[in-house]
Amino acid sequence: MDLKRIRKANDKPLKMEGSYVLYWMQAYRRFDANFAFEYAVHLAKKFQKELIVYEGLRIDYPWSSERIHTFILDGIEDNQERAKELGVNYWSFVETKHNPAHGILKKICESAVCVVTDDFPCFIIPEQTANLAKKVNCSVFRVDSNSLVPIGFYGREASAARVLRIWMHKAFQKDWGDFAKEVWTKKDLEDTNKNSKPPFASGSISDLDLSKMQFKENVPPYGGKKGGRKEALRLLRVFIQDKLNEYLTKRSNPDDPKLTATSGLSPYLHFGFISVQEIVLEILKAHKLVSSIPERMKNQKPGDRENFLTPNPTLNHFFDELLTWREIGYLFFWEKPEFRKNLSHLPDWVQKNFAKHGNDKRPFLYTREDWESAKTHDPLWNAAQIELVKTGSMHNYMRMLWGKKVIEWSASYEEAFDTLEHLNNKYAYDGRNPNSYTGILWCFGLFDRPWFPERPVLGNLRYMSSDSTKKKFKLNSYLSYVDSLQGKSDTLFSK
DNA sequence: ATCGGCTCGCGCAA
DNA sequence: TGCGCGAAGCCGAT
Repeated sequence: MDLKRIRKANDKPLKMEGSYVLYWMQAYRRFDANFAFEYAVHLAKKFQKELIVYEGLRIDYPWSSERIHTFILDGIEDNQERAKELGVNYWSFVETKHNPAHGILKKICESAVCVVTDDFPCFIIPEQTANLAKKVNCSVFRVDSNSLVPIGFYGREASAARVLRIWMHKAFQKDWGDFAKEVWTKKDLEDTNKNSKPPFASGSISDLDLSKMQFKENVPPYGGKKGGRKEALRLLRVFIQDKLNEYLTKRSNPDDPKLTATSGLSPYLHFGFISVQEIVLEILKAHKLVSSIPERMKNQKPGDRENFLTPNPTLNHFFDELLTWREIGYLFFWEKPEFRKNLSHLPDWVQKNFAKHGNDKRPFLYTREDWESAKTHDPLWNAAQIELVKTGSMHNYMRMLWGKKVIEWSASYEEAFDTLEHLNNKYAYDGRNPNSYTGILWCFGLFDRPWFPERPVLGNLRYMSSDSTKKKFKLNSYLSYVDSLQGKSDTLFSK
């Protein structure tokens, strides 16, 4: 493992009288292909201590809902099963009204030699890790399982995708193959489990009554959506077999949602049910290309997106999305997770536009309630919003249009950002992720460039309109798909 | 259907 | 110092 993957979260010593090494599974909710788990195993063996894996789920995280909760719980069930197979001493804790989470993690840490956790630059994770690192009196390590290249390798922010693409290609030329252990076996983990009992009680997941939980938001799960690692691996197989070959042509077209050739893996990556490494390697295996990479990379011009990694442009295009475009968000927030909170870190040319156009008259003005209940004048915007609310996903082309219009039709840029953050984090399965934020910020010009002509509100930021979208795509099947979602009886829009 | 021009700032070659 | 070029667009000309 590249040591750049490990960052200390405090300067406290190892507590050698402790009885176990603790892996606090916060972001990457899996055992296989997980550098943090791997590092924790390594330390446990090195110190001849027990290994404990703790995965907790509280009720009070921001935008908490039954939708997000069930998705994570599916993952915990898969992890319980996998831990049993591997003989890992895995403690999962699901908070309920009568069994509060407060103080449990700290208590677990009291007997730890050290804590290993996931290094994830978004949502509550940086803050939670820093708080724990302050409170406990042992070392806390953060380990980066975010992507193939350690994010810390880059050392500075990339101003544009084309910059990061070159750096990443160079990294692969130098160091292809820094992979986390793909599949653990029981034998690998021998002697790491002394069956210590957790200092808390946690009931069985099947006994939970989610309808009685006090979530922050009232958002039901989407029927067609299952969480967890098994489902992630199944979707990957389906994608490789049935969709990947058409990725180039059928990705951005919202014509027929059933035929859209996207992987749908984004939420599974977000919760760590599957890793980027596994996706890349499984695709390469399916195309018998695994061993060709190091030799091929030697002859690549760094930054050549078309010819990157494989001789197949469709695969290369998908890899560019999965690697360059995913990683640029993780890098953007890496040292400064707080950059996600507002618009003040956008480039100068954007700031100039906003200074000039901030007081422009908005052609329409909507309130948070209008947005949320899809009550604008624009049927296409409403459809995109309904898709998000009902299914927890939004077509990737519609997502851009959706964001651009909220900017144009809100009283201020800041209000637009807050609306988009709220809607995305509340409803989307893949919200609360670095890429969700860069996706929103792209609508505000991040990683984009100016586009003429200058218009009200947006200035010379890239402009998008529903009329153009209708000309570009046949949207009948998209609109009827969204219609069919609305037909299903539930109470989301009737308050 | 396809094309060029619209604008800015970066990396890199010179 | 200058050149080339870039996630997804738009518009008007051909």
